[in-house]
Amino acid sequence: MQPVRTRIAPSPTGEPHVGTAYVSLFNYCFAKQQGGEFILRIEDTDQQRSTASSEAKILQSLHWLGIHWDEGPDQNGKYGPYRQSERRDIYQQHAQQLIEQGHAFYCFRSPEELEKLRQQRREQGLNPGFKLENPELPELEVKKRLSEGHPYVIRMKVPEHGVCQFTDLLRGTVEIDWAQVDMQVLLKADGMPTYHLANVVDDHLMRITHVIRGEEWINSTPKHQLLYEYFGWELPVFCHLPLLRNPDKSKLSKRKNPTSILFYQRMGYLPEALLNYLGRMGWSFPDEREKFSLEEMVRHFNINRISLGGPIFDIEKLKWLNSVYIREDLSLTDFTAWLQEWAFNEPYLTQIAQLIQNRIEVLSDVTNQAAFFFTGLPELAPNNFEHKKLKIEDTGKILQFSLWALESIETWSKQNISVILTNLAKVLELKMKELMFPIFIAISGNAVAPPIMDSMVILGPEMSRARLQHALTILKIPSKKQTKKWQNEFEYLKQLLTKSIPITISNHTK
RNA sequence: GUCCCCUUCGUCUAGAGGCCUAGGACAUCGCCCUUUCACGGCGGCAACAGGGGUUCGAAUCCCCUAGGGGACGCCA
Repeated sequence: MQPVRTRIAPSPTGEPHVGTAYVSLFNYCFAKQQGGEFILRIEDTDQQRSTASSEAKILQSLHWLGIHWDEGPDQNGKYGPYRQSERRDIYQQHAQQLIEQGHAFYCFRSPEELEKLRQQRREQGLNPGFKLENPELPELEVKKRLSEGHPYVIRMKVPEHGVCQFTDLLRGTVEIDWAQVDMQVLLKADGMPTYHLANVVDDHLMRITHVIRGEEWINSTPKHQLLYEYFGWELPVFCHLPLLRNPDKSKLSKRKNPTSILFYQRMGYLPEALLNYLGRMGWSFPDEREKFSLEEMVRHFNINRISLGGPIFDIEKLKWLNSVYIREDLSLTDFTAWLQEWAFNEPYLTQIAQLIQNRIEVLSDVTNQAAFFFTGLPELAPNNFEHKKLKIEDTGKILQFSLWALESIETWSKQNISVILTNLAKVLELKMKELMFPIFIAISGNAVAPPIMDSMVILGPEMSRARLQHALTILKIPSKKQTKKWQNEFEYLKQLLTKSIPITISNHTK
């Protein structure tokens, strides 16, 4: 019997997501419960959006939570490298093999052509994914185009008729019509594999026995299973976990909720509490206890106890659980140490001291000036944002645009924040003073505070972004209509920004 | 639009045909403890989405409907 091996395969684009921690936790518990191994693999095949800083943050925050892996980019193992960008040749060879065996083909279609095909299929009431009866060019033509250096992708062939059946550990047999499955791109024009190829190849080469992942992958499982068959490999067990949800039941997203693990860290949640809370999402301890350690969860883990309804990530209950940990698990000494580490450490205090030294008369003024450095999200009401020159829509726009731009910033520095905000003022044709007002309130919650850009640097990216987002929530902005309306202006801002600082902005208004 | 998954209190969940008058936790409300607040204790409100079957018996099995979510990218 082979040893159980599971993995988490995050892509390093953006902030470390609680959903990643969630799926990691279940993979970890499943493997460890059976004396198996848990692997971390970085899926950085999207060269546009993957960043080293994001990867570092993911590793750091999972470790912070207490989830450790047996093999990974920072942990040698015999199936490495564990970063997909370093495995390019492997995927190319495998793609080539599929071509030779007639399971895949070269595709030279332009984005415009593909868009047209999608449109047609939609009009026919079909699933719009790429699918044609004869997708291949004649061999000679293919050779010609390849030798001429035309850009191409490699797509997999997929049966046109019949039904694909696969087994999900929790759901049993799932049936999907092959007609619904598109001819997935396996190798992109830049020579990098897509998720589907890289994932299957790596899971096999890394001896993954159980693929435990989010529910959003169910529909592409037929493709994965088919690839295993093409390669003649033994199938892993597939298991799809329910998706964490926002309070409105949509898939948990940073637009509606703080989703960065770093945010929860910055807010002062204890890692044990957060992990425990995630363990209560869709899973329950056999004796129904609410509080348990990772070690206890591992010992009593039974994957069949997972319930399939997507659980809402309820911050109120998380807070309660955290309070239990603070009360019951920390000695006074521990607790004091946590406080110090959290925000009463010398480096943090020094930064704040620097800002307020000239602004206070007696030491006790510190709270008037600097309390917001020690709060979570400030208490705000819509009327806090009233301003004689700014309409409510302007305020919303300022907050939303700065949030969008600030989200994509790679290095959190005063310099970069300043570039973003001055460009934003230009785009919105506002005086700097006017532009800063809503940001000031959102960040400090107060009209009296030290310089706001410096404050944002000290508060850090997670807390600053969370406060802007929080302000937008308070103001109930933006509506879908507004988001659409703002798109052009934001495109313009993007252009200005990409010229001046390193930034990776994805399409927010999609 | 096409397909897939899901459905127990507001929220997280227990429940594998009789133990269910559906249990626990968060939130909420009330009372007690208490110089305040918190903690703690006690209690209240509150759910099997609807309709058909199967069965002596259904929250539990099957079917339909409805609702929710997801997928449909050279993103993962």
